[in-house]
This record gives sequence, structure tokens and C-alpha cells, in this order.
Amino acid sequence: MVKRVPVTSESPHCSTCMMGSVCLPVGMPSSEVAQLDELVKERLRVEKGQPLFQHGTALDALFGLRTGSIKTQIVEACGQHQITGFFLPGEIVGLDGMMDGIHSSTAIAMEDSEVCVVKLEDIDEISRYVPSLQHQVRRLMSKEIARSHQVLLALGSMRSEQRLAAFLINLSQRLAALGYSSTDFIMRMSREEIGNYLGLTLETVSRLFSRFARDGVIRVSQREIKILDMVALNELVGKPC
Amino acid sequence: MVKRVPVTSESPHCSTCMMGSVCLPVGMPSSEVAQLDELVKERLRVEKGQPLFQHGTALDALFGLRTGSIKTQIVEACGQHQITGFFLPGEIVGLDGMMDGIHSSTAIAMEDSEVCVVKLEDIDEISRYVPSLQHQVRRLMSKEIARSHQVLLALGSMRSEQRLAAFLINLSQRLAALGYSSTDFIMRMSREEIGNYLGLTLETVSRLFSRFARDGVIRVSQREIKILDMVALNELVGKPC
DNA sequence: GCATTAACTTGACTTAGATCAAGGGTTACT
DNA sequence: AGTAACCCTTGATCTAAGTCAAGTTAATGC
Repeated sequence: MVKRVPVTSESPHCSTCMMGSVCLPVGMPSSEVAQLDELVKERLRVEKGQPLFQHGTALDALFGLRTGSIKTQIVEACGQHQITGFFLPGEIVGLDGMMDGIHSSTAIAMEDSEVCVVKLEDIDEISRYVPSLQHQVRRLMSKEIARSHQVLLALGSMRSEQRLAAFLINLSQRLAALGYSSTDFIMRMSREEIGNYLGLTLETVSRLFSRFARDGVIRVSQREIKILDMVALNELVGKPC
Repeated sequence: MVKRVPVTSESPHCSTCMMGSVCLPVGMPSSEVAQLDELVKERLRVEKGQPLFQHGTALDALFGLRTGSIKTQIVEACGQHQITGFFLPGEIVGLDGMMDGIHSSTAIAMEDSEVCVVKLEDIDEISRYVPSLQHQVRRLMSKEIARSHQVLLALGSMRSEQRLAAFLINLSQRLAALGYSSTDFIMRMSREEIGNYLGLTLETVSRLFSRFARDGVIRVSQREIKILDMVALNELVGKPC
């Protein structure tokens, strides 16, 4: 279920939130971040496996992920689906579908998660006196475009091992930016979800993990990953140059 | 070469441009479109094969394609590249890379083309008194995100014939929106470019065109395409449901 | 107009990754 | 605690698409 979490005066605002260095305010002048107190009026708690929003429903807000992790996916005419992103704390979900106010994807919590709700109308309101907010939204959207282009590159011109290596490096870097270890982490996604995201089958993903482990590049135990040789992992990506 | 085309008082502004129904102003109240006269102060003419902008260079404007066609691509560490989009008149190029003011892709004219230059600072300036302009930029960026997610879907979970069929349908629809025939058109891109975009080799693309033609779905003569059976083409995309 | 180059087609063969299948581990529920 | 459901691994086999190669057609330049 999705539960509202009331935002009280003592609960953290953007100006005091620990996610400030990675979330929406990143790069904004601190004087302007202080003015974002009215930006988040509501938080939502989403249980593991539950949707934050569904494809086709109305969109009037963006969601800043505070804790947990979320995947977004689009559905084909048939029952098939394609995962378009895995989101970590500090990242913004819901940037697609602002074109016609309808979500073009579905967002599902991969573990119990909490998001800050940022109403579009509040963005408009606040950006009147916090000019950099508009730029910030543009930057975030642009980043999302660039990100999906990178995935396009992976799906369009990399072989399976390169894709998985690139995926692991990307995950590692994003976790490091959050202050976690870049070499030891737990993946929140199943082999099937990774495969779907990377255009591979779950069997291929599993085999690749085993191979990387056999080659001493990583150590794997279920969803627990330890990167042993980051250099080798990087070389895998840029292999046939 | 890229040549500046001076914008004089008698040359068309957004309010009188025939592209208004498909370009940046699409969906904006006509009263506000009339206020966009200062938005485009400059036009550029780009010769076939020449770059409009290069990956890594500074970005301070968006480009509305007036005539011609443009492809965008990103480059890997090696010489390899991945085409991330084919743009037709009325479409906006340059929406990635607004995150750090550096173009993350390279845009190359596929035929002699002309673009309207929309400076970011002018967007900021004008959107002070034309409130819907900010929304419009957000909508366009959101559309670009949704578009690349669709390509992700194609690359991640469609087989070669589905990808090409989806590609042709998409092209057909966009050309129809421009007022051109949805069944008879000339593709500006080579087999290799199509293949690169769709994650296939040029040989596979060529074979698929031949097969579609043999099956009576299309007629092909080099880059000239005639769609004979749109229903069959649609069925190809949603095949194994 | 003819030569040169680039773009496209088609065939023969190879291969990366999918599919099918079976067994072992984890996790979650009653 | 026990069992059911799910997730992961590994092997055997198959196939869609890639690679290599040769020939054709179309575009470009002199």
C-alpha cells in the first residue's frame, strides 16, 4: 500500500535533508535551497512490490526518492514489459509523462521506500522567486535523457558482458555518490529484472555473474556483490576498441 | 559548413511559421505564441554531413528543425558510435546536455537543413511573461524521455523484424503529422544508420526490407518506401502476444 | 561520358545468446 | 518447523542475427 506521511514542522525540509547533496537541490546555491521549504508538502511510503504510480494515470507531481529503491517500466500491447530505470535515493522519479500529464510508465518499489512529493504547481509557484529551480528541473530532465541514451548505447552496441559490466560500474558509482561503498553492495533487483533492463535473459545474467566471479573480477552471493577488480571491470566495457 | 541566416523583420517568426502546429509552440495558446517573436533571433543552415553541434562543446541554445533532417549520436571510448535519434522538421534538437551545459551528443545534418536557434537565456527571459513557455520546454523534454524509452523497449525486447516495423510505423506517423504521405516517403538514412539506431547490422536491415517487400507489406527501392499493408506492419510489431 | 566510390543486396557460414530443462537454495507464509 | 513459492545456477541444444564475402546498383567526381 501507499501511505501518506505527514510533513510536520520538525520533519526535515530540503534545506536540512541529508539527501541535499544528491537530490533535487544539488548544485543550487544554498541561499536558494533554503527557500525550498514549501516545496515538499507530503511524503509517501510505498511498500515493496507496490506501485508508486501506474502507467496511464494522471501526473501532477515528481517524486524524490528518500529511502529504498524503485524501478520504472513500460508495458507493451501484450503483457510484456521493459524496465526503463532503477532509481536510488536522491534520484527523481516521474520525469517522463510530463508531456501530456499522463504517466507513460509504471513505478514500482523494489523495497519499502519513501518519496518526497513535489507538486508541479508548487514548482511553478516557487520558481517565481527561486529562479534556479526551473533550471534545476531542466537539468534533471536533461540528465534523464542523457541517462537513457547511455542505456541505448549499451543495448544497441554492446555485447552481454559489456552491458553487465557497465551496469555494475554505474551502480557502483551511484552508490558511492550516496556515501556507500563502491565495491560492496547489495543489488535490490533480481536476475530477471537486470536481464530485462539490459535486454538479456535471466540465465545469461546468471552465467555472466558466475563467469565474472570465476575470473576474479567480482564475488557474488545471491544479490550481494563485491567488486574485486574495478580495473578489469572497466576494461570489459571498453573491450574491442 | 554551418552558416548563419539573419532573421529579418519580414522573415517568419514563430507566430507566422508554418511549423507552428508541430514545433515548439504546439499546444500553446495562440495568444501566447504571438509573444514568441523574440524567441528566435538567429537561424543556421547546416550542409549535409556537417555537424550542428559536437559532443563536448558548450550548449546555450536549443534548435528547432525547420527543414531537412538531423541525426544525433553519442560516441564510445573507442571510435564506435550509437545513433540516439533521427529528427524531422518541427522537432527540437539539443535537449540532452542541459544538465551541465555541455552537449552529450553530436548532431549531424542528414541533408541540407535549417534550424531556428532558441537561446536558453531568451527562454528564461520570455517565460517571465509567457508562463506556458516553461511548461512547453518541460513537455518537450518529457516527450524526449518517453521517446527514448520507446526505443529502449524496441532494443530490449523486440526481435529484428519487430524493431524495423516499429521504426517504419513511427516514421510514417511523424511524416503524416507534417502533412506528408504516411505511406510513401523517402528515408533520409542509410541501411547502416537504421541498423545502428536499431541495434542491428546493415545486412540484417537490408534482408528485412527485402523480406517485407517479398511479403507484400512494403515496396522498397533504395531509400524510397511505399507501405502497402499498414495493418500487416502493425501486426508484425505486436506479433508474439 | 566514364571512372571511382559508396550504398545496397544476397548467399554461405558462424556464433552469441536464447530456449528448454532439471536441480539446489532462499525466503516467506501458515 | 515445515512446506510452498520463488529465485538462482548450470547444462544441453537451438536459432536469430552477426560475420565474411562477392556481386550489383546508384551516386559522385573529373
